[in-house]
Amino acid sequence: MLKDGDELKHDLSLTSDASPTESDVIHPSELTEPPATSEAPLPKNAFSVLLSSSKDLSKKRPLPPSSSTDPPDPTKRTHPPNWRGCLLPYLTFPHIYPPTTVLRHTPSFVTIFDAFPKATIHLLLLPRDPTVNTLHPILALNTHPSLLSSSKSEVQILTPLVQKELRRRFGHLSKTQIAHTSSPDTVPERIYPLKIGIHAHPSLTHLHIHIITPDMSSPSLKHNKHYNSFTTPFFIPLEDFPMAEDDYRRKHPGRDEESGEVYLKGDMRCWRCGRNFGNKFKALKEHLEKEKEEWLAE
Amino acid sequence: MLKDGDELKHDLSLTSDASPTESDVIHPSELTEPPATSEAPLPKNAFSVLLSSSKDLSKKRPLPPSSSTDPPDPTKRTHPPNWRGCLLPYLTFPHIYPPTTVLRHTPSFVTIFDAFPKATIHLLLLPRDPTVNTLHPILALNTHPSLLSSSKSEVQILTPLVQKELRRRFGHLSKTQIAHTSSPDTVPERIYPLKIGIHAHPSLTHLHIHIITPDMSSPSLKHNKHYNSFTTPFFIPLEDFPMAEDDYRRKHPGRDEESGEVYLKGDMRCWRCGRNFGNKFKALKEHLEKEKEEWLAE
DNA sequence: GAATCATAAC
DNA sequence: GAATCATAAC
Ligand SMILES: Nc1ncnc2c1ncn2[C@@H]1O[C@H](COP(=O)(O)O)[C@@H](O)[C@H]1O
Ligand SMILES: Nc1ncnc2c1ncn2[C@@H]1O[C@H](COP(=O)(O)O)[C@@H](O)[C@H]1O
Ligand SMILES: [Zn+2]
Ligand SMILES: [Zn+2]
Repeated sequence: MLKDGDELKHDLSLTSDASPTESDVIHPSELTEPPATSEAPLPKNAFSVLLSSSKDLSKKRPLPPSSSTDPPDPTKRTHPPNWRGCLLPYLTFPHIYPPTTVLRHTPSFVTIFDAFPKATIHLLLLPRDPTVNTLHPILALNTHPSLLSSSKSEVQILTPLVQKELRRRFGHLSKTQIAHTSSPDTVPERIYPLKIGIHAHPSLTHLHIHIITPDMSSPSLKHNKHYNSFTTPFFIPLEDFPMAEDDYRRKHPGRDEESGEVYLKGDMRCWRCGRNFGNKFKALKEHLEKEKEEWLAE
Repeated sequence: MLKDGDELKHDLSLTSDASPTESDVIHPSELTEPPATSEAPLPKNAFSVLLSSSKDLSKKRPLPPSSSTDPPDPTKRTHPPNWRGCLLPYLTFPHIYPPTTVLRHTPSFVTIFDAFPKATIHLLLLPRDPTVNTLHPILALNTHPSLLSSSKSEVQILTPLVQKELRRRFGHLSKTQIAHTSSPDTVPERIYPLKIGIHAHPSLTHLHIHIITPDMSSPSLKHNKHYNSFTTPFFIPLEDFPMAEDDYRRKHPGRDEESGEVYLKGDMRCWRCGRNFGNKFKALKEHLEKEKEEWLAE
């Protein structure tokens, strides 16, 4: 798991091999969503669709500008049976989506807000190179060093944006961040841990790297497989690539195979205190809300 | 459907045949939950558990004071297989529950907050007379005039409490209520409609009369049968009692019989605009959020 | 009634 | 992947 604050961190201006397009950057003026204890009413900035699916909150995922040539909203059930390819429109036409859907795009990457976020912040980093982005992610990241290094570089641009957004929304609840505000010279800013990695057996075709807060507290988290896909070895941190030659995960056990299914169907354990909830999903959800609150207060 | 503002309305002090116990009345000082555009953080008053199930929001339904002789929390899965009798503890020991669970109790009635509210406000009025409160509600209300009249009287106590709570939480969003605030002498206060009645075939043994706002917007509303049970003739308004001798509903068609199941399994139509959503439950939910907002703004 | 689990069809 | 529907077991 790649935590923010690692040694890879460097300045935003040094990162991109091509200038981000106009809508790539989150302007401070866009960050108008007020800090919230619970959820705030209608947010307006690029980090606004963070919690819960648009469907759950009736904050409809903004549609691309309507025109007969536009691709369909990838969220709507309008273009199955090709649902496995539903990330393709973001890769092909990133510019037509509002910043509440596409956070940032460069010639090499598109970063979107997950349409069914499984935690408070949940982004998907999509590599655009069509020669590698439909390979199995374990294979792709193990055998294409340039993909791996450019992905890690892009992550180093994204994590500070996420940190900033978390501090803006929740910093006032954080003991550390409050101490920092009082004594900026002696107390460093809070650094929130992030989980960054892939699923051992993704359902969607196009390579996507999850960037997600660890709280697992979101209305779109609806069953045990959702939870376990981020909290067991089914989740493979980006920092684990390239894998050792004998890493057992190179077999990329998937949900169709015994070893992958075992993770998804196993007992659920709290990410924070380790408590085993067995298959009691509702009880876990309730517990996760409390854990989130305590975690934010750290 | 019994709407507030009907001719039965009269003063609270005239209603009860026995003085409510100490915790029966909502004291204005308890109404500390701030008016909310979305949901407010941790409310404290008797009208606090209104929206969504405790499980959904991690606002745990308060347990009765723990002691070996206390009844179990009716919400917990601790005392099946007798789940059909889960309302009994409220009837037997109303005083042990906090006012966030039991809103009010008299010798004749206990009024609770529905543990899985299907709308913004959802109360259950429970008649306590054991000689009638386990009869089928259609039979009981048709054949026991004193049960019917006392229930209607208790409703006349409860509806002003609900009106007050709705105005407190949402009045600032209401065109009518805002106009009233500006011109109290010429514009009357907003009266929110309430649905008051029973299910044609209840699942729980003890007679309960639903008092519910019409919005059907709540996390605990989870499938089409939930929705249709309040928006089709499966829902029988209290004001329809006593029924005409030839009222077809005297047959009390239930979910086990064709006629009742037909209502629950039929297409879902928006309570406000009539739009038919077929079996598209998620689309309906999204729509209901918007309708609630517009409705509150009236 | 709620909740977990499985199954089509998209 | 999401969503609708059905089914035990409480
Ligand atoms: N149309 C969509 N737009 C954006 N994200 C999506 C869409 N459909 C599914 N997702 C997300 O994509 C991820 C796919 O999961 P996985 O293939 O297991 O890595 C999940 O987190 C989904 O919530
Ligand atoms: N333990 C409980 N405490 C309070 N309300 C409950 C409990 N269990 C179920 N309910 C509610 O009781 C109602 C029973 O529905 P019905 O029998 O169809 O009228 C539903 O609205 C449930 O949400
Ligand atoms: Zn925990
Ligand atoms: Zn409507």
